[in-house]
Amino acid sequence: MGRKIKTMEEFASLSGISRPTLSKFFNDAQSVKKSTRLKIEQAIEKHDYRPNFYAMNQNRRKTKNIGLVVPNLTDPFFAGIARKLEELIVLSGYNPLLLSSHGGPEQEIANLDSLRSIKPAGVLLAPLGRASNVKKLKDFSTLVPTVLFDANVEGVGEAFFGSDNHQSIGLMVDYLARTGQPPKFFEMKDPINPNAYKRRAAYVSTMEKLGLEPELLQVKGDGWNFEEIGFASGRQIIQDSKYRGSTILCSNDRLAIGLLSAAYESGLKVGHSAECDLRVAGHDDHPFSRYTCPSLTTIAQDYDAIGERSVSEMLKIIDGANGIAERSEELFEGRLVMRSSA
Amino acid sequence: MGRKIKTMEEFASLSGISRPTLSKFFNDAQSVKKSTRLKIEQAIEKHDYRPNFYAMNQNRRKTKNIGLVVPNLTDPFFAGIARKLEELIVLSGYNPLLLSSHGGPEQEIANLDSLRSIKPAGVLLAPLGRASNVKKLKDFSTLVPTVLFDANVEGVGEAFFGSDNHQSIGLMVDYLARTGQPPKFFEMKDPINPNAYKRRAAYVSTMEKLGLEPELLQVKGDGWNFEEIGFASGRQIIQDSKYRGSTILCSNDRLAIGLLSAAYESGLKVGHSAECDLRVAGHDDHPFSRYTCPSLTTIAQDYDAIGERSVSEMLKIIDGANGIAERSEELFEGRLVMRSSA
DNA sequence: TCTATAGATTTACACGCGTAAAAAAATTAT
DNA sequence: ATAATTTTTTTACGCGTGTAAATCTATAGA
Repeated sequence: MGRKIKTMEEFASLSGISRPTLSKFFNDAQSVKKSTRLKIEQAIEKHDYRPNFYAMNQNRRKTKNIGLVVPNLTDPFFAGIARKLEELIVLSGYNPLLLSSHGGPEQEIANLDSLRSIKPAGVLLAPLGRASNVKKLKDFSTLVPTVLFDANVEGVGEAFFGSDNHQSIGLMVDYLARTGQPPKFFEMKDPINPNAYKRRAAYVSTMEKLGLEPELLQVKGDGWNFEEIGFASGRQIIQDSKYRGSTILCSNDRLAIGLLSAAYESGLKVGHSAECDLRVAGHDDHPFSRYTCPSLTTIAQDYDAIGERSVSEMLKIIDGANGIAERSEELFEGRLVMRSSA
Repeated sequence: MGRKIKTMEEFASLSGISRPTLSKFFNDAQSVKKSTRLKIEQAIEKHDYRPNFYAMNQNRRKTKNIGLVVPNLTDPFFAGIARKLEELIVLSGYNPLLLSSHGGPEQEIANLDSLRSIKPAGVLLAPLGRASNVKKLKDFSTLVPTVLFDANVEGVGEAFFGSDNHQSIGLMVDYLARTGQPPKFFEMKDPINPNAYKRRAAYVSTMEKLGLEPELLQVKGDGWNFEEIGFASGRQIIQDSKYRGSTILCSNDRLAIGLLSAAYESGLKVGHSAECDLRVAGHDDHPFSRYTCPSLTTIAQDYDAIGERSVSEMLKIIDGANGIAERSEELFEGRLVMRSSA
């Protein structure tokens, strides 16, 4: 049926709709009358026309692109969140652009930099945390609408949505204290993730509230290879017989996965039943925590809620004449997932 | 130092370089004389100028974008490959665009569709395999230079690079047969992944070559939730006492992870030492296979080599007057990783 | 039927850069 | 120094769309 349509002009004459109206339609299908919308949609179907992406975005006030930056796609936890967010963005008629910082602050800045040249309508950013170049993040967030999720950085972005670590860790500590030895807290001494600090604080305060003595097992280790850190340090801790019979709450599931592996290697039995040498719990409900040995008792973050709230806030900011709105912030509750390890 | 430069015209007058020369530089920095290149680079540094992404790509014969489509980013294995490929693409002066098909053929086509509107210089595609819409893949690959990796689809793309399943499975079967009971092969009955079929065939032929009786444990299960399939089916198999003492080679690590979890739950001891009830091996060297209980003996795919070859071939195709080159294809050998499980 | 009005069309210009051709300048070879 | 060659500059047009303003048209309510 003839050669392919290349320009909107052509498409206009073939469809009987004027070009400015088509332009309006492609920018927002709802902005034209229903009858013409249907006519256009039929014509698109018939001629398989799509506006040129580059010409289209060149002079638009706002593009339909939304940047999505996560700290590390190799971590299935973030891969899962990213997927959820991508889906929501597409459903809103926007075009997601996924970038991973691979654990490095330079990459994080490079990502924002390359996003800037794409003039996104907004950016959803899960910052690296402590390692982030805060000044550059802040600079960026003044130039393009930015919503933070997962990890907060004070003063950056128009909003932050994440988990209520105080609630979730409190819940876990409470559960562990009720069902056996109260937990010791296993974590990295200098975590990169700001959530880790909140979890530490939440652990300490909950223990004190329960009239128990908090005990921190702080191990060395840099970078994002949490399983290895959990494994190597866990091995040493486990050697020490004074930890026999105790309960260990890990700052996140990936540390717990390493620790469980070390426990298995040492022949220690982990679990909540009486004859076990150790109880281990984690936090995040990592996709693999169901298949660890034993399966890991943990906290599931409500990242459906976090994702939905992040995207809806982003949209509000984008088309809102938001003016001088407050920086909104909301924390969502975690859910206790009882499995075999504790 | 004044307001920001918006156009290349401005930048031209401020830097003392003509606009067409600048345009040439931004398309390929090596195409201008060294002295002017340095002058331009200094001016960029000084004025922090970047050409408008959209205007730049609108009339270029070829953009500097390379699409990167993987079947499932939630699988850390693919996340790892994607990361490697992204790195190589950036190093080559190109701009990677990562998309995940989330296990679905519609999404795979949608990804290619949205890539087409970006007019990429080329696309690196790891197809879903059996589920893929082959006709549409083929149509796409005639329109834009396409290199397949990980999984092959006959007749699609200019090249394919992947693992030599015959070699790697042969290696593993040989190793297992030498060190204990020869393996049974644990797999899905109707795998989505074409590699799975090659591995099955490789298992059978290697066993026959060794004068041993192949035995396939084919389990039901759909989709990409391999751990769950391995766990659920593994549980049933393990109940059957006739498998006590046997060796099980899994078609991939994710199945093995599920199987190991099921074995642990049933109280079976997995490992290569004499007192164990079962030996289990996998394939792929999944990032987590080091931390399973016990750690998983597996095959490491050489995806550094696969990645490098894929990207270099892509570049060759892009700037090559390749003409009517043969569809190139190369398989890379896997490496045996001996851990505790077998 | 008339009128008010939302929505469509016409017209015209802008966007920022790619690219081609011819002329000029800089470099290298002779 | 001159000629040959490479590189840059000048000039000019094109790309496909966004968008503004004025004008026209369809629709609905009175």
